[in-house]
Amino acid sequence: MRPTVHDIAAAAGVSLATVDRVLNQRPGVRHVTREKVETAIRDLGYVRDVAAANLAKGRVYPLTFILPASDNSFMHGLNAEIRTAIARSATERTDIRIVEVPAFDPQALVRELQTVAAERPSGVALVATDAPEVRAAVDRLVQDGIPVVTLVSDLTGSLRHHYAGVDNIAAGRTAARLLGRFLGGAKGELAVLAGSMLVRDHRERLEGFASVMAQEFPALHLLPVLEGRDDPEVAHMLIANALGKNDGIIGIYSLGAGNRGLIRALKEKAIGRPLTVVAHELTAHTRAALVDGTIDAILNQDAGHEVRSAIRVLKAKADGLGVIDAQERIRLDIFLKDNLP
Amino acid sequence: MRPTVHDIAAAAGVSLATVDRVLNQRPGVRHVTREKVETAIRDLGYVRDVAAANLAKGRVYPLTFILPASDNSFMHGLNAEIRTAIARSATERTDIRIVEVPAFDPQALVRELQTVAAERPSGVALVATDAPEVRAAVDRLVQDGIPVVTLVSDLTGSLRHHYAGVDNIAAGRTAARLLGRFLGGAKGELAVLAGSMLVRDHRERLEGFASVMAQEFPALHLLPVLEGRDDPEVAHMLIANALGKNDGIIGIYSLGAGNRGLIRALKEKAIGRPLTVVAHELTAHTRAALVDGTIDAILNQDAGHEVRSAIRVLKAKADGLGVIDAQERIRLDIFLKDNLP
DNA sequence: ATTTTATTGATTTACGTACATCAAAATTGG
DNA sequence: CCAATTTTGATGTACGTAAATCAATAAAAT
Repeated sequence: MRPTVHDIAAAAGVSLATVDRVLNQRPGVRHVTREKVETAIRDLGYVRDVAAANLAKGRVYPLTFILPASDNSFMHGLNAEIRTAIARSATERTDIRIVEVPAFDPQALVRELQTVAAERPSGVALVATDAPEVRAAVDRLVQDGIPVVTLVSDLTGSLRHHYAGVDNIAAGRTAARLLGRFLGGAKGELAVLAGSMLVRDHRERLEGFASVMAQEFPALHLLPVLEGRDDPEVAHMLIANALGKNDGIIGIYSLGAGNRGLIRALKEKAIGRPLTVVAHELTAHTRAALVDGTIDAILNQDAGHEVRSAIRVLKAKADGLGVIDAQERIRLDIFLKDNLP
Repeated sequence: MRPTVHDIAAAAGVSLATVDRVLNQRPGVRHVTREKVETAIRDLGYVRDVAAANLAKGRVYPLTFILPASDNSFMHGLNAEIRTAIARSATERTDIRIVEVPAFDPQALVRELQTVAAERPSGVALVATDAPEVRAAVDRLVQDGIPVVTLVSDLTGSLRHHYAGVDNIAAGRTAARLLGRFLGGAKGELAVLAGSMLVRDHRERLEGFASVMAQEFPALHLLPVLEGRDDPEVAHMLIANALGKNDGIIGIYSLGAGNRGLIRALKEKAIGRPLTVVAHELTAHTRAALVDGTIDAILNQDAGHEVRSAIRVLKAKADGLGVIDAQERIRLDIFLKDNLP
C-alpha cells in the first residue's frame, strides 16, 4: 500500500497538521521538525495523491493559449485542437481560454502576456514570436511562478519550461535528404518556398535544409528563397513565375503554409515535367496532392499532440510534478502516400 | 459548476441512494425510476468524477501484459517500457504484471489467457499470435467483460477492444516506396530479410512491400524471402551468402529483428558496393548503422507509446469510458539520419 | 385484508488530502 | 522567572463518490 499523510505523521512522530504544514509550505514549523517530516517523506517514498488533493482543493487549472491570428490551415487546425481540448475540460479540470494576437507583432504579444499574467492562470502556452522583448516578458511570467510552454515555435534562451513542437532544423535536414535521395543524383535547381524569414521556425527549417544540401548534394543548387507569406495567392504567383522562367528547377521544398497555391501552380505549370516536391503540414489539400502524386512527401507536426502535450506539461508543472520526457517529445511525421493516417 | 450526484438526485426527485443504484447498476430500482434518473443525468450532462470515484473505491487497475519470450532488442525494449510503467504504478493506480509465454506457440498463449482470465484483472494486453484458438480465447475474455488490447501484433477478427501497434501493411508499403525512390529508377534485385512468415506482422509488411514494388517499381525484382528467425547469427549468414553469390542485389529490406547480423554482413560484404537498405526497429545497432550510412532509413514503432497507450485504453475501458482515437493511434516513425531522437 | 416482496429514502462511513480553528506546549525575550 | 511568541497537536469539515445499513413505503401475491 502506498503511504498516506497519516503514515508520514506516525513515522515522523508529529501530528497530521504539522505534516500538512510541511507539505503545503505553510508557516509555523521549526526547521528541525520540518526536516524530520521531509526525511519521513523520503524514507517512505510518499507521493501526494494528486487526485485526492485536487478533489479537496476543488482545483481547476485555468490555462491560457496565446495564438497568432493567422489565417492558414495549420493555425485553424491548432485552434480546433484546442477547442477539442476545451470540450474535455470538465473531466480534466481545466479551464482553457484562447487569446489571439496579431501575427508577427512582438509588442502585441508582450502586451497580451502582461494582461494574462495579471489573471494569474495555472499556465500559459504561446506560439512564440522570436524577439528579445517577448523573451523578457516570458521570463517575467516564469519568475512570477507561472508555468509557460512554447507551442509550435520555440523561444530558445528564455526560461520557458517546455517546448511543445518539432525540431525545425532537423525537419529541414530531413526534407533535404528526402529530396536529395528522391532526385537520385540528378543535377539541377531547387526552389524553396517559405512563409517569412522573420519567423524562427521557417528560418530554422531553411538552415537545416541548406546545410544538408550543401554538404551532401552538391549537384543540387538552391535558388533564392521565395517568401509567400503563408498566403496561397502569393505562393501561387511565386511558384508559377519561377517554374515559367526557369526550366532547370527539378525540386521544390515548401517549408511554410499556403500550400494550396503551390499545388495549384504545380497542376498548371508542371504537367509532364519531372518535379520532386516536399512540403510541410498535412492538410486536406496537401493530402490530396500527396495521393495524386503532385507532392512526394509531407513533413508534419501533429497539432493535436502538441496541444495535449502542452496541457499535460502545464498541469504537471502547476503541481510541481515531473513529466515523461519521451511522451512529450513531438515527433516529426513523415508521410508518403502509403502511410497516411 | 459541473453537476454532482446530489444535483441528479434533486433533479430526478429521488434520493442519493437511488442515484447511486442507477449509476453503479445495482438492483432494486424500478424501471420508471431508473429512467427518471437517466434522464436527469442526460439533461444535466452529468459525468462521474472518475478521480473521486476511484478514491472512494480505493480502486487499482490490475493489468496483465502477456509477451512472447523472444530474445531480441525489440522485445527487450518493450519489456523495459512496461517496467517503466510499473514504476509509475503508485501514481497511476495500476498494478501491472508481465507474463512471458513461449513465442509462436498458440497453445501456450491460450493456456495463459485462461489462467489470466481466472484472476479477473481489469485488463489484458497481449502480443498476439495469429491463430483461431487464440482468437477464441481472446473473445472469451472479452465476453467475460475483461478489456483486451493487442500489442504490436494484432488479432483481426477477434473482439479485442483495441490494437496498440502500427499498420504493418502500410509499413511495408512505405518501405517499398522509400527503397524504390532512393534507388531512383535503377534496375536490379532486392533481398528481403524477415523473421518468420508465420508471424502476422511480418507477413503483412511483406505483403505491403511486394504490392507497391510490383505496381510501381517494376524494374526492381524481389528475391525469395530470407527467414532469419529474428536471430542475428542466422541473419548474418543469410545476407552474407546472398550478397556473395548475387551481384545484382542493389537493395535490402529488413522487416524483422536480428539486424545486428545484417549490419555485420553489410560491413563485411558490401564495401564499395552501392546498396540501399531499409530496416525496421530503431535500436542502438540500427541507429549507429543509420548514422554511418550503412542503413538508409529505419521504420520504427515506439514501444513506449504502445505501452502507455495500451494502459490508457485498458483503464478507460475498465471504467467504461471512451478514448481519444487520434491520441491512441500508433504512428509509423520514419527515421533518416537527420531526424533521430 | 394481510402478508410478502420489491423499491426507495435516510443516514453513515470511508477514500486521501486541504484547510481552518482553537488549545496546548515549547521556546524565546526581557 | 514570567510574559509574549512561536510551534505543535487535536479536531472538524469539505471535496464527490461508493457502499453499506436499516427503516419506510409501495406494490404484488395470497
